[in-house]
Amino acid sequence: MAMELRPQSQAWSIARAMKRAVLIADDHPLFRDALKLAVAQAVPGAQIIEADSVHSLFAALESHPDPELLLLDLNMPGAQGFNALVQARAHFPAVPIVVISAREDRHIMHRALGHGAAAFVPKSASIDLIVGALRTVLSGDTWLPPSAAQDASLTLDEGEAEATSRLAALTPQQFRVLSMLSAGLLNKQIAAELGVSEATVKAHMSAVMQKLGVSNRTQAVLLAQKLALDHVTPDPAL
Amino acid sequence: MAMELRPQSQAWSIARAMKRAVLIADDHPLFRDALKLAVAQAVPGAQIIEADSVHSLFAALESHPDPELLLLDLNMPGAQGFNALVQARAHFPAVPIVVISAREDRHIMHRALGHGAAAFVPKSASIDLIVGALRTVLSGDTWLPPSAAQDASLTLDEGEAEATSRLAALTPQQFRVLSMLSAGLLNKQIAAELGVSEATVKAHMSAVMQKLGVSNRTQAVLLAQKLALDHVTPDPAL
DNA sequence: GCCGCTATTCGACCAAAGTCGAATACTGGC
DNA sequence: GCCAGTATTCGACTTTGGTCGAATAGCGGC
Repeated sequence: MAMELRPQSQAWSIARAMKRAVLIADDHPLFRDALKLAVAQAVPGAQIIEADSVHSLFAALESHPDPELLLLDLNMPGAQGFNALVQARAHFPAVPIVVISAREDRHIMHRALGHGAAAFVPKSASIDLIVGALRTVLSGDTWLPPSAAQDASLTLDEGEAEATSRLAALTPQQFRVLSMLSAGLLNKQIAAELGVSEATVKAHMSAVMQKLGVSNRTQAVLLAQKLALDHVTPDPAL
Repeated sequence: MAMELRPQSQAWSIARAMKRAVLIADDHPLFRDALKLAVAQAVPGAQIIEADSVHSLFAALESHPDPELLLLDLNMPGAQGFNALVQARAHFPAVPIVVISAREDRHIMHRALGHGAAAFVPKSASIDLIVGALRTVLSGDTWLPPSAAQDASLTLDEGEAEATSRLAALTPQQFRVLSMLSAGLLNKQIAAELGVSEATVKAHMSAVMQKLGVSNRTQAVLLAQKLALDHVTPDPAL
């Protein structure tokens, strides 16, 4: 594939033929701006692509399938819990993902790493801290805030790990269908939203249920809920 | 408004004349025994009634509708989250409920009190501590372990409070139907379990959905999940 | 007792969900 | 180029879900 390089996109790094992209997915414009500053420092000259919803995030990933980094807010329109993270990891395993969230509990951070995030950055973090995190991730390591020591208890509980691996098997369209189902929509409404026939939605629904190992939509939402930010954990046995 | 005062002290003293009951609901027989010791100390001569599931708990409440105290484990067969607590409070508002759980996070404790519990006792507590908690509750106060100061932030988040008041309006049978729905069962299976026709289950389901303000079973499940032990909270706005 | 209220039950009817088989299109591997 | 596998789409048919109207039973108030 021959490349015609636009002179304008000529980077100072000759070794890197194309300018690499960094995706920032956050529904808060102001916060995206702040993140852009951090990215500019950590990855000089990066092409920054923005998304403000799960939908636009995956659209961006389609057109730029191999970004250098993805900064992902856990709480965007269309996202429930670790849903988008799991899906992104499943379809773009090569992309390191830095999870951004206003939540700061250690449990959430460890679950994020358990779901394949390369780092977890609280929204309260300083620019310098974020830059440090991005650089650490770009060098191939994982990163957590100093407050949350990167201890051993990184294992997800059994039900959540199970749910994750099953959800990772969904195709993009199936994933969208499940997301809308988890919002309580009817097949008819999902069909209208996606611009396809109701029969198609039903076919996707059948595929989703089969991949999740359940037999009706109620059980499907129950399983999807296990990836919610706070999920149902059984009372630990005494 | 004009008062027809029902002299509560009188009712109380009359009731005191008979042996009062204390209900212990926990699916762990050994732990029930330990709780019995505590109850015997805090309420000498109390008649102790045991339940090992949500179903048997409400059966016991039917036959002893006015116990002096209810000790309720959050994690019994048939219970999901604060479900049983909310239902018990709604139908037997006069009964003070002491919630028992292996979970110890402050958040859970405050949510329990927010749902109308009189006290929250961690399973790790000593007998003496439990006895103290029971006595405090019997004197009309609420109680939390010393580790979780009884601070002001007792308010449930909006969605959960809404869900609670709606769930409190359900009749016992409707509550059972919703519980089984939340376990992913079909109407047909629920009907078999309850020993009624499928048409009856559908009628209950319609009533449940109307009371919850939703239009299909998927949304009903989603709403019921808000009372899960760990529930989905929106990322706090920055 | 009598009345109104609610909980529970059910059958018949219409709407939504789910299954099956199949067509089209795209992507890698040979 | 050709083939195999998969993603996406759809229509026809069966099963499940949900509404409506209605009957029965129990409970508390007057």
